[in-house]
Amino acid sequence: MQISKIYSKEGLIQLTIFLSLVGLRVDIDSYLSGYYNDAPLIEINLGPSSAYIQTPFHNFRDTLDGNHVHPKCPELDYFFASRRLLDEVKSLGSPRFPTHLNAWLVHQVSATDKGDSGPSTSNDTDTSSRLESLGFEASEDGEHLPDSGQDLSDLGQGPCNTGACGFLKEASEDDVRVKVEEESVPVTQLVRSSSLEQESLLEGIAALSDPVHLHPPSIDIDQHWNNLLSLSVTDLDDLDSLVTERLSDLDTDITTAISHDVSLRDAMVTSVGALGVTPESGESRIVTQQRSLFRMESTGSSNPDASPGVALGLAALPFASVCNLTGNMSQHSGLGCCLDEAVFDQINQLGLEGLDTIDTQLMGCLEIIDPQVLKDLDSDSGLSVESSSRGPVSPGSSEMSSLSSSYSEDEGGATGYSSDDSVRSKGIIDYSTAWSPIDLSESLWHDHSYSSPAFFDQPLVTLSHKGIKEEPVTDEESKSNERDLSRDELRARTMCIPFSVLQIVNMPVEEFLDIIDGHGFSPEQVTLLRDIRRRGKNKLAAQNCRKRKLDAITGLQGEVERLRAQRDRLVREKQLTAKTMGAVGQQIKQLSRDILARLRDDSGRPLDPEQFTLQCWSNGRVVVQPIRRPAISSSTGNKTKKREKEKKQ
DNA sequence: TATCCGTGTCATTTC
DNA sequence: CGGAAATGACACGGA
Repeated sequence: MQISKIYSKEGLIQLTIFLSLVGLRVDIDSYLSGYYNDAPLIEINLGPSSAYIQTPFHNFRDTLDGNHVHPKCPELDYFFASRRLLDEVKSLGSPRFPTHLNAWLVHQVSATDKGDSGPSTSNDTDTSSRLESLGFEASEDGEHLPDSGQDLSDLGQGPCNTGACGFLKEASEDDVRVKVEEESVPVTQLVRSSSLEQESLLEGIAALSDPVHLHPPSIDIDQHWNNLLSLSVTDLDDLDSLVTERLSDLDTDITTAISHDVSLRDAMVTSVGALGVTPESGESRIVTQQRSLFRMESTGSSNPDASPGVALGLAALPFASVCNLTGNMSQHSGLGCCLDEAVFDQINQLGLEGLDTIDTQLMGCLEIIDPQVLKDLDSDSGLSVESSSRGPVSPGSSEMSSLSSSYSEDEGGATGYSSDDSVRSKGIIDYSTAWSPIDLSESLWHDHSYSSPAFFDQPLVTLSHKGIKEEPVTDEESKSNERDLSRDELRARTMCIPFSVLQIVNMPVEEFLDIIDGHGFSPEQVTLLRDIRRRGKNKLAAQNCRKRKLDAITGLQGEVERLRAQRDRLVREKQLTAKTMGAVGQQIKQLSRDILARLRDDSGRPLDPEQFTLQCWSNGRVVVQPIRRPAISSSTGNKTKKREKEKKQ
């Protein structure tokens, strides 16, 4: 019988553990007080403009971090259901018992799950003191889970399953402390657990219940980073499977992966542009990416044949490769977070440093180009050049399509053209190695966002994603990649301009003028440079303009709604005020009647309410005054009164 | 196939 | 005066 009671308690404990896991994951106060007070998701309603695409996600995170959890969140249903079950559990036993469990088990999740091997045999004689501190420590542990392994170990040493029993015994022995904890601990736990729970909303219940997920992500990150660095080139074929395998180990980094995915999405670059992928070089492409990632220096130094443009692109090529790799990683696992900093360090260091490294030899290629080719590509060479053409898919750019599709990569990872007679016959020689920085710029170019960090975007994501797959790139993919190139980028390539579009657009005007004047560009090239810069700036200006327009529309819509609500409120207040005034007037009239009825005139008769009224003065005096009738009636009335008085006298 | 929406580009004005 | 920014208008592609 005693044993059955113990098992019953154990079962209740386990059930309560589960309920505490589920039931306290939502801060009900935030639902009741936070949601209806304001609209935290306002930016989500701003429309599908690309300028806002990122904001809903972060807004969502913000709302999770704050008190604005959407009331339709399924966690809420779990909460109410679990609360009902919890009440049933409470009704089964001591009224104190489940409350205590509910209090500390909320943050005992980690320790419980970590000790998943079964009930611990340790007798924690200091569970009460641990309990008092656990409410705070555990919540902090929950917040520091990603980077603190020590805290986890501390948690593991805390009250465990049997510790709960021990605590129950001790709780029954100490009623005073029990009552204090009953009243205070659950509330504080609930509040303090909100942040952890809201994080858990993203991580999922599985992440909480799986002991594997309790490993601090930092450890996993280091481990994965080391594993990645230890990869040899021959192992790179297994990279995809490795990533897939690691994905299962990194489920706890779902949120991290998501956030990095968003951030990295901005930094994605095209593999075609940066690496010169040929349709039939799927496997070597991966090798090149890895090499460019881990052998940045050798990439540049081991290619004596590379044109000076390679030196120009040294800062860009590794970045592009890193972006490619991390972009793919971030879509599969949390590994992207390891590379995130490196990616943006590259971005920050990129700048325009390549501009200083231009070799005059690079300019030599400009003179070799057949002017007819340039004429075909940009017959106007003015502002309205090819405004009616379809860019890469237009007939005029067919040569560029074949040119782009002829990209290949050499041994050292440098990009270059494969032999393409149709191109070379036009006078375009192997200058493509000079396009590494331009590839980067191109990869940075197709973005429709409004801030410079978001320059890294768009087709490059899909291209890099395709790049990591081992399937060979088909012609259609190659063509689609070519279509992803901007027309200006293609023009710049054709004109052999050793600057990226991004560089051309973003460099200071003084530097731009210096480049135009001091690098021996032909007039056509100068015109193209100016056009590229003008179009690029105008594109950004148009994006900003549209964003402002949407902001204005949204703001006006909000203002309309606000004013409409204010008008409705004022109308209701007016009606209520009128109704109140009527009621008060009736009360005053009735009160005046009562008072006048109790007053007596000189003859001892009650005052007629029809003839007298009460006047309240500012000094607080209340005076009975006769009602002033219209002049005639009042005068006649007074006369009759006087006559009556005179008669009486 | 028509329509809507997002985007790029050009022309123009303003700063 | 030239560059940049802002904006209306138009064309184009995708859903």
